[in-house]
Amino acid sequence: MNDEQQPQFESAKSEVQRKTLDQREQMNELMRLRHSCAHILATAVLRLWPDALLDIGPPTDEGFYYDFELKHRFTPEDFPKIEEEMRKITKENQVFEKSIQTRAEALAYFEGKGQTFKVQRLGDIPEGEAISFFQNGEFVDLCAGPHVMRTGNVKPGGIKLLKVASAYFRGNEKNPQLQRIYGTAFKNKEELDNWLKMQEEARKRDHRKIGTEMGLFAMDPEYVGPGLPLWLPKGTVLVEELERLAKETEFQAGYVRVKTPHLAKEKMYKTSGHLPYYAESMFPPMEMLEEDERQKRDDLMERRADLIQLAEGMGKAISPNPSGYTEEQVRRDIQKLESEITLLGGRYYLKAMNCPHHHRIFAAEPRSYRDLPLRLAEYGTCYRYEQSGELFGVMRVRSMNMNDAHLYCTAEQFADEFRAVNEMYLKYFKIFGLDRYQMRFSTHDPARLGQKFVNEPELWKKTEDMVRQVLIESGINYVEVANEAAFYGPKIDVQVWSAIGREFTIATNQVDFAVPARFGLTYRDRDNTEKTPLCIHRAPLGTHERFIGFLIEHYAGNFPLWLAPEQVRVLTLNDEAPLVEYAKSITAELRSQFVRVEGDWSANPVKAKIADAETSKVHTMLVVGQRDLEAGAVSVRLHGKGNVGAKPRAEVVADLLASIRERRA
RNA sequence: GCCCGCGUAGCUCAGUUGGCAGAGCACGUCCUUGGUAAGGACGAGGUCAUCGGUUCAAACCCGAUCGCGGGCUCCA
Repeated sequence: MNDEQQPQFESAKSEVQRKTLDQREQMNELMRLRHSCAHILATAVLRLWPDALLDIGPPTDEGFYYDFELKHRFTPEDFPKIEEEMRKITKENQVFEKSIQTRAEALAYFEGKGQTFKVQRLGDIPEGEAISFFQNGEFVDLCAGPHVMRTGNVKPGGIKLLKVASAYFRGNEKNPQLQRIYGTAFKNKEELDNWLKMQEEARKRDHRKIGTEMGLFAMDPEYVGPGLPLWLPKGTVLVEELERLAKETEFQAGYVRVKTPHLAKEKMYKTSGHLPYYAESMFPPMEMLEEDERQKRDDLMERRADLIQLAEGMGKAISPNPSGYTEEQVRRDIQKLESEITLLGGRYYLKAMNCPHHHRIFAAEPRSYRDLPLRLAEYGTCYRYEQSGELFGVMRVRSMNMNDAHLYCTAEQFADEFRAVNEMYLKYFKIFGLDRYQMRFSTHDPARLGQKFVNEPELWKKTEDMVRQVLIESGINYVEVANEAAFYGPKIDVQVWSAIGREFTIATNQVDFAVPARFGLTYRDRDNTEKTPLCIHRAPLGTHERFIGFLIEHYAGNFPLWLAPEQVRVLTLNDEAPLVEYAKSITAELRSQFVRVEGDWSANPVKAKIADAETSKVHTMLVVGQRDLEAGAVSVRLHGKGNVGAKPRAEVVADLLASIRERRA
């Protein structure tokens, strides 16, 4: 980001985030406190287990941690003992003293103590940078700070150790795993208690818990498989309501809908570039060849492997090849073999993304600039073989319905299209009452062109500039992070915060200037030349799975009327015939208007019927008795809000229909 | 995939030192006829994740596998 853009960026950002300097200062204060707590934790652990090896202990958004290696396996039973030692250290009111050491001094210190991880960390500090230490009491740590002045600034009641987990040294799965103790710290006990209460609320809202309680989805790892959710009837209502919202919104925005198969031949993913780089995250291929064809293919592949080896040898050879078989010829032969292999086909992959199928739809008919922008939308099911440890309820799954669309446009149309996509995001946020969000703009790293990112330096610059320009002009709250783009173009991930302040990455919006070319997609331009379109991938509602998981937590399962699986339940005071007739006529009327209504005219006591409807989180209960029957009225009770009194039947029906139609919050 | 923890009825969970498999909710049948969060009785429901081992005896101890959870790593 250059200097001219800086002020605009700042103002756009601060407008949405509304974070005052005072708040920033407070945050820094909290970070200092937590960082100091990490040191106090390490001090305490070393007192209790003097042979512990230390790695690092930074503050986090939620608290702090410190990584250790030692024989003793930490368990939560150790926490009271460690916490007590930590409190003792705060009472000792040790001063945090900073000192600068030479590299040699630092090295000698840690080597003398056998702190091998610290020695390695020391090696990470670039030459010429100051090597700073902080000491409190007997504990000395390699640390850039900052800290509070004294351990006494940490209030003993404001500290709590939370959990023990493991973490790889330097976050690399090839490195040894250390034991990480997580804790949190606040200015005082009251703030800590508030935070703990919040955590408790989050546990209550856990989408896995509510999903089971409300009968939204089920997991069947034994018969169906891990990460492959089954949507139960009530959950399917959510899926279909979201889909309807997307279809209506996209229709109004000029999208057209398409439908594509769940699998495709190997050639598809070779062309898209996903194979072999992402093969690991895809389900393994289905082999469709008969025995003799497979033999033929294996022979071809063997010949290809030989030629590749030969080509590599020729590439390295200094003197010319006496046989006259040039490297170029070898390369051509390899390509010939490859097309023979793909022609044989035989391998099918479940799709891990919809883009290639949509690209083939683009290619299915000749395109003119008059057809652009072409906006292809589909709620397509994708399959990704996520690592077992990554699965998480319906938030991270192996089969997912993506609210996907691909927008093919010219470079001139790009900015408008991109802006319209952003506006669609904002529209959705409003419907769901998401007032806190942030867009994360991921750009490429010029140093890794040709490896992680397609080697198109000019297109990268051009598209990134366009995206940045739109973000700034729209006044959208965003941050820019380098080196996290997709391999085919810059991307935007949308982070939203649920009603209880938890952060989720919910949507994605990506620019693709590489893959359309790989598929040879073109349109005929005004000047009668063939041009390659730009492509925008966008999924404002992400996947059904993750978005519904998020909504469950956001609403704590208390969905607005238009989304509620059971919108209305009619309850009778008794099971006498005239009353039941009246109740049935109300349900029939609502049902004919496509309201999801159920009736309960059993002889059970009305209190029990209400309790049952409340625990099922039915949005609106209509209680009818003799009084209502005579007056042509219904008594309305709202979930969680109680009785709101009797109203004329026609008025209540009209209200319900309007609330649903307008998707009121 | 890696480290640690956990798998008992549809759900939430008891189950003592290894000695007959339990409760509440939900479900079914019957009774109960009532005005805004729970009326009563009875009943059904289990290969204690799976496989193997130790033991006179295993839900309990040991091992493996599968699954789930907390993290790490990853997320086109």
